[in-house]
Amino acid sequence: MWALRVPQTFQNPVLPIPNKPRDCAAAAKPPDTINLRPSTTLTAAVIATTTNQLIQSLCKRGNVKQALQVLPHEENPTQRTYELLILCCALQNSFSDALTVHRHLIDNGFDQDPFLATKLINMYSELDCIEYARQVFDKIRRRTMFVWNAIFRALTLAGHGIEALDLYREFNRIGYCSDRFTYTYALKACVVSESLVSLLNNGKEIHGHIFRRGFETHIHVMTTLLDMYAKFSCLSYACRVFERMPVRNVVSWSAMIASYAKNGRPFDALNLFYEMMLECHDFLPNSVTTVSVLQACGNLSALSQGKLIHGYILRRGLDSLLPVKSALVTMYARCGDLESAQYVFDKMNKRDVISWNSLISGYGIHGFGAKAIQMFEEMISLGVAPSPVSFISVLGACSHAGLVIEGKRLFNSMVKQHGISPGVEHYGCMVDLLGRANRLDEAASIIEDMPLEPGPKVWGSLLGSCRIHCNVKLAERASSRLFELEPNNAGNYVLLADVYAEAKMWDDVKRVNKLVESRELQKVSGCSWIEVRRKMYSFKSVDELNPQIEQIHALLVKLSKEMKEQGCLPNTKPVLYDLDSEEKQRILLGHSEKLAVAFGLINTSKRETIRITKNLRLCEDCHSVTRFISKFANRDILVRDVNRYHHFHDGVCSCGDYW
DNA sequence: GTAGGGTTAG
Repeated sequence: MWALRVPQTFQNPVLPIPNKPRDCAAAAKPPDTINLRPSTTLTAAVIATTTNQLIQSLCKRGNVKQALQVLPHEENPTQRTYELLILCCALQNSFSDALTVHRHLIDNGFDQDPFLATKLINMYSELDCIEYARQVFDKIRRRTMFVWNAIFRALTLAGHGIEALDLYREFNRIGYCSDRFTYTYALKACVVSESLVSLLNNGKEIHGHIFRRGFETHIHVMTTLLDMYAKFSCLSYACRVFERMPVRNVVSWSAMIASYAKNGRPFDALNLFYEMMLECHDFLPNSVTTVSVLQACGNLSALSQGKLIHGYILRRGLDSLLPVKSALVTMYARCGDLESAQYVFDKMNKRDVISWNSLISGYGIHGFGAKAIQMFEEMISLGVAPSPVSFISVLGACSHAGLVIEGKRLFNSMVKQHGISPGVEHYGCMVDLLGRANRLDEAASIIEDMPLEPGPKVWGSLLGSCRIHCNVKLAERASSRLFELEPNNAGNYVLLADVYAEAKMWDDVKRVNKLVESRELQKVSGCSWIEVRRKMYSFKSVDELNPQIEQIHALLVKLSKEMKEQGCLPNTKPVLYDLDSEEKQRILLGHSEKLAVAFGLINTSKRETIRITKNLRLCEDCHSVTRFISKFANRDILVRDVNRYHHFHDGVCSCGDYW
C-alpha cells in the first residue's frame, strides 16, 4: 500500500523566477571594460582567455556576483559555465543569484539539458528550496537516472518522504528500474516522512525489490536498509540484514552499533563495539563509531567504560571533532560525573549549539536548574542562537528543579525573543513543569489551549503528574486519551493503577490490571544496575540469581529495623496491591534499586560513591531508604532513574524530595 | 555528475 498525499507545494506550481533585464542581455560583447575589484581583474584576466573562462574562473574563486556581472557579455555560455555558476550559488548559499542563473539558463535554451537540470535540483535542494527543485524536475522532459535520483535525494533531504515515495511509485509504473542510488534514497524516504503514519511497510516492499533484483550484496544499499529498520525500531530485521551482509566495513558496523545504542540496547552496542575491535583487522572504529558507543555508555551510566572509550578516542586522535566532544560531555553528565562533563566542555576550543545543549541538559538531569539557566543565558550572550532542543533542555531543567516562574519566562521568550514557535515537545515540557509543581489545572489548560495536537508525550506528562499528586479525575481523563493514542503502552495503565491504588480504589486497580491482562500487554519490570570494578551487575525485583543475594537481604532487613527504630516508617504507597502492611514491606524490600544499593554497600570501599541506575522512576520508599542509608552508613549514593539524578548525601537528596 | 553510519531533549 502506498500512502498518497498531494503536497501543499503543488497548489502553486509556477514559482517566480524573475526575468533578466533585457538591456543587460542585449549587451553581448567582449568584456573589455568590466567593473571588477582590481585584484580579481588582474588574476582572473591573466588566466582567462575567453569570457566563458573568466566566468568559470570567478566561480571557482566563489565570486558569484562578479561572475554574474560578466555573464551578460558572453554570447554563448557553455554547459560548463552554467554548471560552475550553479555550484557557486549553492556553495555561497545565495538564493537570489541562483534565481538569476536559472533565468539566464532558461533564456539561453539550456532548460531542457538533463545534466544542468540535475545540478539545478541539487542546488535548490542545498538552498532549502524544494519547491523550486520540484519545478525543475516537473519541467524537464528527458529524465535520466541522474535527474530522477536528484529529485529523490532532494525530496528525502527536505523530509518530504511521502512525496518522494509517491514519485517513486510513478517511476516504477513508467517502467524505470532502480539503481543502487535510487534504492538508498527510496529507503531513506520511508524514515524521513513528515506523516505520523509509519512507512515501514513501504520500506519492506522496497526490501523485496532489492532482494529480487540482486542488490542484497551491495554494501551501501544494505547499510541504508539496516538503518531504516533500526529507525523503525525493528531491531531483529536490522540484525538480520547485518548478519547477512557478505562484506562489512566500518560504516556497516557503526550503523549496527548505533542501532543498538538508539533502541534501548546499550549492552549490545558495547558488545558489538568490542567484537568489532576483535574481529575486524582491515579497519578500525572511527569517530562516528565512538559517538554511538559513548551514547551507549551514557545510557548505561557505565562511567568506567566511558572513561575507557575516552582514552581510546584520545589515543586514536579522534577527539578533534565537535560531535565526539559533545558526545563526551553527554556521556559524563549521564554517567553522573558533571565535573568531567564541564571539564571536557571547558577544554573545547569551538562550541556549537549542540555542545551547549549537552551541558545544559546535563545540569538539568542533575537538578541544577539555576546553573542550566545560567549556561543557557551565557550561550546566548556569546552569540550562539538557541535551537528548539536548547529550550527543551532548559525547560526540562526548570521542571526538575521546580522553577515554574523561570520556566514560564523562558517559554514566553521562545517566540518573542528568538523567533522559535513552540513544538509539541515544548508544550510537553510546560505540562510537566506545571504538573510536577502541583499546578495540574494550569497544566490541563495548556493542553486545551495549545495550537498543536497534543501527542502521547504531552498526555503522558499530565498523567505522570496526576500520579505524583494523586488526582484521580484528571488521571482518568489523561489516560483515556492515552489508551486511544497508545493502546499497547503498558506504562500508561500502570500509572493509572498507581493513582487508583494511592486513592485506595482497589476495585479500579483490579479493573485496570485486568485490562492489561486481556490486552496481553507486557509491563516493564523494574531493573537497576551498578558498575563495580568495571563490571556491570543488574538486579530485578525478587532477584535470586546474584550469589550474594542472601547477604544483600540480610543487610536490607538490618537497615530496615534500624530505620524503624529511628522512627522512619516504610512508605507502602508504591505497592499496588491490597495486601497487609507486612506483606507490602516484604515486597518493598525486594525492589531492584534497594538490592543494588545493598550490593554496592557490600562490594565497594567506604570512600567510593555508589552509582546506581534504574530503568523506571525511583519509588518513594526506595528514595527515603536510600536517603537514610546515605546518613546511617555515611556513604554518597548517586541514583539515576528514568528522569533524572538523585545525589544522596548525609540523609539529604539533591532533588529535595521533588521529582 | 548521484550513495551508507554519529552529537543535543523527552
